[in-house]
Amino acid sequence: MRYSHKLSDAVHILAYIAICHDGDLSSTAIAASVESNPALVRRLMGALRRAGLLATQQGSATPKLARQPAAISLFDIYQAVEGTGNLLHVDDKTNPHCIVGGNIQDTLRAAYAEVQTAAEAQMKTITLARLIGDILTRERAKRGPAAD
Amino acid sequence: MRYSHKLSDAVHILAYIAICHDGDLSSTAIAASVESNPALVRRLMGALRRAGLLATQQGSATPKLARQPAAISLFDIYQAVEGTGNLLHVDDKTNPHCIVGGNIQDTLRAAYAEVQTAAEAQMKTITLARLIGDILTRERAKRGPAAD
DNA sequence: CATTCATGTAACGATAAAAGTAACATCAAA
DNA sequence: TTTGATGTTACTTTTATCGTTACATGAATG
Repeated sequence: MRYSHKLSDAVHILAYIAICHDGDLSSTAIAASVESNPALVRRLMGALRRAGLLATQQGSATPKLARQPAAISLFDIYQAVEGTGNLLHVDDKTNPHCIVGGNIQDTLRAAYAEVQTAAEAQMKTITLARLIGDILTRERAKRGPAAD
Repeated sequence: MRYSHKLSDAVHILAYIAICHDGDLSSTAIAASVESNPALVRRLMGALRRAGLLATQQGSATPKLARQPAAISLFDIYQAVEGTGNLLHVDDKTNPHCIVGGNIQDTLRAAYAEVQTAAEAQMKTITLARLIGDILTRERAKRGPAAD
């Protein structure tokens, strides 16, 4: 399939709302920054709202973060938009009559769960505040490389 | 897209070769255990061979592990079949004229690299030997739950 | 040494998850 | 009340993965 950009786009949306809080925060304006379309932005914003990360109001282009950026981790966003989606995937169609085919699914599930836990632990250490700070730092470096 | 099962199938192939070393190790026999097809098995075996994990011989159904199972990690297999494929994917189509769209790609690449490193570190701790042992343990538990 | 069967590899079609698109109900604001 | 926003669903398009077929190359056996 196509690779999922939902996490990347969701971070983009939250960072945009935080950074451009005095500008146009309509789904159309955000979609222009993401280079996507308003429906996708609204879909992702819906997921973020249901996860308690974003406050929106139907009919009004005034989304706000529901928590401080420092209190929102990359893992929170990942869970919000990817649900229980896993990074690694077991092949659930193997021959149950074979010693290997009949047991490898559970074996891999356990192993993949360890990898997933490690990845999620790292995601929990990365806050939206850090990502926003990084974006602003990169922007400053671009605009005045010698001035800083 | 469809979720990739290459890592799962590659582990399956290596475990099958190690466990059923006295049986039929043709790509057709292995494909029956994976419930896939011989061409896919041969493709994955080719990747494992190029990565130095498997020794094969054209024309002869006699594949052998190129290293001890304890010296093959899940990460080795991951690298062999997924190449430099990443677990998380940056959206590389964002508006470069926006503060957010113009900087978030590099910001996310750095963050995702940390997550990738954490996941890979965990993969390095999981050996093929452990996976094989787990498969055999589960098989024993199935056959004689009361006897053990 | 020819037959048989194996691997190695490439090309092409099928499948399925994601993103794109369009439509419309609901709500806010002037 | 008119305009324009969000919220949501249904459908189409896209594309990475997997399945299938084909065939060149090599091993093994009589």
